[in-house]
Amino acid sequence: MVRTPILNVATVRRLKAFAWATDRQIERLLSHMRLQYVEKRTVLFNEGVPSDSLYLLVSGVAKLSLRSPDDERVLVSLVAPGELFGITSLMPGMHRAFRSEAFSDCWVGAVRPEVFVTTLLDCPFAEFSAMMEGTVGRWFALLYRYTHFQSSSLRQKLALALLELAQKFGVRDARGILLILKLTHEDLANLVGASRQKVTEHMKELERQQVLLRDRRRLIVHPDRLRETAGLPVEEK
Amino acid sequence: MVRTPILNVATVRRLKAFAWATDRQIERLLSHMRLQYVEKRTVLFNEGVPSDSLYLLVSGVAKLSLRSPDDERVLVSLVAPGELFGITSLMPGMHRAFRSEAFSDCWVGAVRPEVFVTTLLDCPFAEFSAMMEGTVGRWFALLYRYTHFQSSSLRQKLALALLELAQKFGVRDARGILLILKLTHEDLANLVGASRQKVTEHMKELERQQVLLRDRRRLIVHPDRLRETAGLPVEEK
DNA sequence: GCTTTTTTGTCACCTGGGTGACACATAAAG
DNA sequence: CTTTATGTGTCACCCAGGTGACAAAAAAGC
Repeated sequence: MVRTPILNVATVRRLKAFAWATDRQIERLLSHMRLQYVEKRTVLFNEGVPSDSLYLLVSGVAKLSLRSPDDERVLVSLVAPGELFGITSLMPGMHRAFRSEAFSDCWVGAVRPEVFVTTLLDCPFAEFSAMMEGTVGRWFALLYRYTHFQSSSLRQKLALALLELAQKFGVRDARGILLILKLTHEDLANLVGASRQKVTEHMKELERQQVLLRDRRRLIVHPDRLRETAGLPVEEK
Repeated sequence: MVRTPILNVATVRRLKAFAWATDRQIERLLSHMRLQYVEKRTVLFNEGVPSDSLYLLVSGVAKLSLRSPDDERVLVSLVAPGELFGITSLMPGMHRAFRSEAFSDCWVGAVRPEVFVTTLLDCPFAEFSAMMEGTVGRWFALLYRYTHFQSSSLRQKLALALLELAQKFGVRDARGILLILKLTHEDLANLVGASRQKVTEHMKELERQQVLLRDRRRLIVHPDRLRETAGLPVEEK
């Protein structure tokens, strides 16, 4: 077995975590933190599961990853000592966006997000949480899209982008979801990082496959089929 | 000229903005909000400038974009009515990550972030702000990297990823910045979404160009040269 | 309505990066 | 000190997607 590290105010300061907090706050926080040893390659949480803990990496390196459509693992980020991770737990009812596993042997501290917020901020968790969702929640959706872009084909990227647009700008329609936006192929190309020409080709193709249709310059999309061509599990978020 | 929209509690509710707030809070917030008309294509703020306002899109469509190394515009996101944007203003001293401009004619409400936070959360702005930075700040760095990946070559992506790693895991060394991590080329490949073989090739190439060097299985990088090969303005964040 | 400008559709051609394969080097494990 | 496993370096070959060019179709101006 490995020697358990001592986790006190001095250690936390050295890690440069919670730099803004007072000693009293940190002490109180630490008294609620469960310290655990995580062996290399062990999964701490998986993408998609409910998130009920916030983690502080005390030592070692942690890894955030996600499974891409074609079943490859995308390494999203490596977490350094002193960093907080598992931040989805700060937003109400949000599920884990990434899998987290130990990249090397790690010591990790876990706290309930309510304790974290009320200890460091003295404001009700529910309010803080709603605020987070209303402000940075959208950023999260963006990060989600971009991480999934990694290792997707142009067709999948297009589907992913159109899904996001449908959520934001879509209204229900007899034939599917109508996007109340006049987007040129060039706009779409800039959105997915591709050339206009290839976007045109793929859009034609998607029309042919009935994934979407066009009424003059308005798009009507079929979310389920889009999700399918994006390679997403049918039914999500 | 265009008719100024009425912005009251009912309108805000219809926009589904601040769903968690009380009527009183929204009223108070609105009394501090400057409503402005922004004509299509007008730039509201540019990337890199200090961020001192938070915006609510009341009507129209706004656009977030960034300039890539090779001077193309990457369309990061389209903002729908009811969404908040310009969220960097919630983190202390943070500069705008993206340019924002009107995608169509828009009505936009602007508030000072301090007013926003103290009105809706009743907690000092400085504390909230520090908390945001400590929690979602890292996510932001990720989003930054991924948006810049769009429209970068593999070599640029590698440089970008190594820069991020250097910030997190680097210690100063006589020859540059030493990464205290044993990373395989496969890890790097997963990080930038490329094949192991090509990563090997580019790493060799970067070594040859003295952008980095290897001491056994440890990397020593030269941040300025990395920044250069990443196509970033030399000196940033 | 007609004219001008902006989009769309489709080519043919080029290139960066993916794939598989295999030798070589370096670390772990015994 | 060997053996075995895990990384690294380098091929030759292929393909998705980029580029340029241009005609047809839609919009926007007038």
